[in-house]
Amino acid sequence: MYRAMLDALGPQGWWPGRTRFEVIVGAVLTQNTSWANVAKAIERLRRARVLTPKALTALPQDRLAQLIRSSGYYNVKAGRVKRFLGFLRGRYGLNLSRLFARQSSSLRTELLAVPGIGPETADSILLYAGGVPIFVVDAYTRRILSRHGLIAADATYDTTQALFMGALPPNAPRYNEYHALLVAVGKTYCRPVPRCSACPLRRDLERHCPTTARRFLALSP
DNA sequence: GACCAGGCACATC
DNA sequence: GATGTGCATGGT
Repeated sequence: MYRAMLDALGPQGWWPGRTRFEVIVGAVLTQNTSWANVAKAIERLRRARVLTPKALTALPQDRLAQLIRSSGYYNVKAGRVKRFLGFLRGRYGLNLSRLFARQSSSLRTELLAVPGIGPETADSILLYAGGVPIFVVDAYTRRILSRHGLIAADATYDTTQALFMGALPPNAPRYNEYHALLVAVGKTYCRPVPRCSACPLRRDLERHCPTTARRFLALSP
């Protein structure tokens, strides 16, 4: 799959961030949000010259929220960025080099303990900001793998991650490119199952109208 | 106007 | 443990 995607689409050049800190902020802002909306927010932060740990720490949370408005959930996300900064200041003196000097497994545990940082955000930070060979799983990854019958439709994050990491040697550049390619393919070729307009609850076709769902999936590359 | 987007936390049963 | 819900903007 990796070779097929790379041959078809070429290298994706992820993560689209200039600094490690920018990658971390972007990882929070892109939670359940399209990157285009995040990019606008990042640009506003850059123009405001607050895209450093020290400057963002000094920025009031409501001001931060307004700057990242375009990325959606801005009050929630401003709080999450602030919680991360509180963690970074309290344990590492706002120093990212000190943060990433830690052993990666304990660092992952620490990141997951920060409210607002879940598995995907933690792993994105580790891989794309820290260069740690850990595979990032997202909605596209699961959708593509389940459509190919490689995982169950309700497979967990950890199960999906273990499938990749059990089959591939730990290689950060490869994990980086692989995940980026899955996202690129997913955006274009692996769309969500449409809602069932005939169903009064408008639930997932897969659950309520399995026959129609199978027909859709059969047409979905 | 509905749907979707590179999640996560929390309430409820 | 499973399921539902709030958070919110901007593009298609």
